[in-house]
Amino acid sequence: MAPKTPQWRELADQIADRIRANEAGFRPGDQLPQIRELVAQGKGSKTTVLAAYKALETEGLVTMARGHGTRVRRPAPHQIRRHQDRYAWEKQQAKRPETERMNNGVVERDTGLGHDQVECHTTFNAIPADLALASRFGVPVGTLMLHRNYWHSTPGDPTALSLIDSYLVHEVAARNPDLLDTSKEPWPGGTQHQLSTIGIEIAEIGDGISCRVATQEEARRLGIPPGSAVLLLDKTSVSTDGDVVEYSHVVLPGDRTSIEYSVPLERWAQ
Amino acid sequence: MAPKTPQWRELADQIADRIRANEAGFRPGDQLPQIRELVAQGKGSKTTVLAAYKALETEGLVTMARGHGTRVRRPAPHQIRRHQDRYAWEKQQAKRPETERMNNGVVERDTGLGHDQVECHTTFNAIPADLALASRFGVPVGTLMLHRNYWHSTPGDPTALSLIDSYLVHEVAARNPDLLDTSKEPWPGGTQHQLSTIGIEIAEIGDGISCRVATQEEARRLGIPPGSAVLLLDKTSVSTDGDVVEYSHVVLPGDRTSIEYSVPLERWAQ
DNA sequence: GAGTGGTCTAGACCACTGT
DNA sequence: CAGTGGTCTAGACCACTCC
Repeated sequence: MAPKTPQWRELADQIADRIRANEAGFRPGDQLPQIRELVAQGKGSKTTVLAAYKALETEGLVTMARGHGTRVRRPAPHQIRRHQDRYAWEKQQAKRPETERMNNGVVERDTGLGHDQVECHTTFNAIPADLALASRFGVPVGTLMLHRNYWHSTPGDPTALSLIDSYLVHEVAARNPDLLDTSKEPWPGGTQHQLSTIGIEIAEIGDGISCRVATQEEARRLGIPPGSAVLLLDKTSVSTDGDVVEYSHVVLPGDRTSIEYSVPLERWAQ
Repeated sequence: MAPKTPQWRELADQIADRIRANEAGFRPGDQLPQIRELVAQGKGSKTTVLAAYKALETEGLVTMARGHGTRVRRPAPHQIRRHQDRYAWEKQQAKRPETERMNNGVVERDTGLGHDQVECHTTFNAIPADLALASRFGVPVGTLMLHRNYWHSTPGDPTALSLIDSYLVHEVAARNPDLLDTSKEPWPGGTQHQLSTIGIEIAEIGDGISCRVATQEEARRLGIPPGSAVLLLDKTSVSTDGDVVEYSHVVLPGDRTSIEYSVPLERWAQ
């Protein structure tokens, strides 16, 4: 009846306990015994020891790098995103003068970094809407969409804070030619400001949240352990006319992100 | 000519493509070639082929079971949780007569199942509050808390829909002795009704959402692939007096859950 | 008991990091 | 080039499922 735990699991748990106990040699930044050493100590074959270390890596406790050893991971600073505040703030900012918007993007607000400490990398292209996209926007399949892929980072660090794919109906975006111009990025003031230049006001934003394990590519770009989890955010902006005018798909590092909402409830009748 | 992508990745991608293309022999429920067979075909050693299959399992494309083979997974029905509606509905239900509450729990509402098709398993115990719990509730560390662990399932299927740990201040819960009585579970009407019996009305619920890879235990109990992702929901209920009166930690299967919110925005001044 | 995945070993060789 | 993780092999043996 006792579920037999494999040797690699036992070794991983044993090391995990010592890390959690903050034992000497098992503190953040410390290098753990190398694989060959544990093999020599009879903890198992190379495959077994490696499996244990891999498990700890996926669980976010250690980092592994060729030539650099296996080290205890420094806990990543946790980022809390309060979307209700965030979206309302972004809407207010959109109507502020450019000088104010310049130094206060939503990314700067999230991270507490200055304007010059955030880099934005963007790629634009135009694609026809597939079924999923078309039904989201309520347009015919094949409608030309403006697809913008972007991510933010701090200078000198290739780690992305999030990976974003944003979609607009191309014809709508084209009302302001600057929206199609990559060289104009980063656009001070965010998407809500951009839309305001073509007379669109956002009345409501719908958030859908799910998760899955990161692809190797995502793990590399977000600087998270291979095989760890990412949060997926589907954000749909609806205009005051009731049209879906923007849709973003955001990939967030699971180990350092949480999203918060507050749900007020109506009082019971007295 | 060492390939940049490992052999096991290449094999996994190759099979994944054939599954996504819905090729014959790669449809949901179909048994994939067994490991020994692929080894014989020269796709690699057993370790290599197993690694490829394991990757596909983690990615949710296949299931593996000893003696049963590796099979293409049937896509799990996706469950969308709209918490703003859900919490408001639950609050309304709390004031309805018992006969109505009996057959309409929030779980039945989510799943569309009848009252008799949902089983609830509960464990109660009393524990002293640790620092995290105490600061959440604004009580001194060591305050006695009622801890209830429960999960729901359908009869004959040991798979849990979610894993829930709920906490109440013990002294508060004890005002209604039935709340401490395991034999009274399942309680028709949910937590908001339970709290209403001791004169507490919920004014606001705070949701915090994050994610990580499932533990082996969680994967087993939720019926999700080992190494896949789970959504974590931290739910905090605040009474009309402004006190935190209940806190739940919910583990949800990442491959079949998404959570949705709607954020209305104030209009710009005309 | 046949079928099939899971764990483990011992060792070769590859690929990246940092001195 | 030394250090250290990553991939791969060939094969033994274990554990679970289904007939």
